[in-house]
Amino acid sequence: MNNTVANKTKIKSCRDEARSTCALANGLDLVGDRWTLLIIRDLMFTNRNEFGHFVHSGEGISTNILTDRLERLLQCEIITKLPHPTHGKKNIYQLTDQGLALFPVLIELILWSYNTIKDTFVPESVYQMMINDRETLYQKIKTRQPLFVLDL
Amino acid sequence: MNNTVANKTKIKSCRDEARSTCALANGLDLVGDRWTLLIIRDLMFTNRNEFGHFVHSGEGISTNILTDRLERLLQCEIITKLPHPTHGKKNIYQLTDQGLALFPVLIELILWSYNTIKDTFVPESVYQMMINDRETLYQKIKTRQPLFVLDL
DNA sequence: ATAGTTACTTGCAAAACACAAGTAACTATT
DNA sequence: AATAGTTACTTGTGTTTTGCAAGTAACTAT
Repeated sequence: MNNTVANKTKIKSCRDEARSTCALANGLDLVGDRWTLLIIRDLMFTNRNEFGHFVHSGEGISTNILTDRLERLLQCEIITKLPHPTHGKKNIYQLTDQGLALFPVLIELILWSYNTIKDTFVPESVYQMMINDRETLYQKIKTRQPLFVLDL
Repeated sequence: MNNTVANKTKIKSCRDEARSTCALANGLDLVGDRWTLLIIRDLMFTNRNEFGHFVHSGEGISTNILTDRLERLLQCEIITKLPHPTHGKKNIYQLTDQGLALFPVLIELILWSYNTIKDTFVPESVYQMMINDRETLYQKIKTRQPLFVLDL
């Protein structure tokens, strides 16, 4: 048995039925689509944390898809949703520890994509830290300091 | 400019039009779906390398989807396709260097999934190497030694 | 009181997917 | 040489997901 990590603290697979017990297959059921990791990218690397921020982040996600993905991520406890301190209609989304743990996945996928696909870019400041000082980058992200403060 | 890696050696984004120049978004357009990385998992960790192997690998991919994904991966030069040495109808699929470079992405996603999602598993032998000796694991994979020889 | 913002929901067309069945080329069996 | 089986697909059909545009209720700013 390799099941050395306590199962209690883990989430359920969030699909009605998992297609297999393969860790990868289950992971892909959660984050294996074209939008989910982009939302997590915004939460991890930038100060975007509201519904409208994601809509206007430039990738062009439509609002019904965004609603669906946020709902799924909430159910799986990859993100949390808190009421905005001053604006009554808004909510603030944040990565949970399980969401923050996606850091290495994002880093590796970003690097692979950048190294492999033509005409793709990574913000210079993030790229330098990914290459030269990934540990510091991870610490910043774990303490929820956005690397990239955008005027939203 | 962070574009320090020669663009010449890179693949085109393989979509009719990329939605953005974000490396992550482009990467997700290639491998951000529920099947592609499972095919690559088989190619990387097991001796499955024929069409029929993927069909019967247990996840239940249907043949039209498999055909489509293999075609996409071929176009993007993540895999190659060679005629089978003895069986005239079969082909052998193999990861290219760009496909092999997905190793860290797969490892991190497998670990995240296993640590995060209940009742998921990773073959013991692979798990031990992922944790204790990832470098040796990577060398084995780069030299295309399957870790996991299955009776197919 | 009014206009604008925000986070959604709804409706509809298009695309992707799942499933079953079919097919042409090849291989193995007799 | 004939037949049966295998293999890698393709095709057809129904269902699900997605994309896009428009709408809406609650809230905020003027």
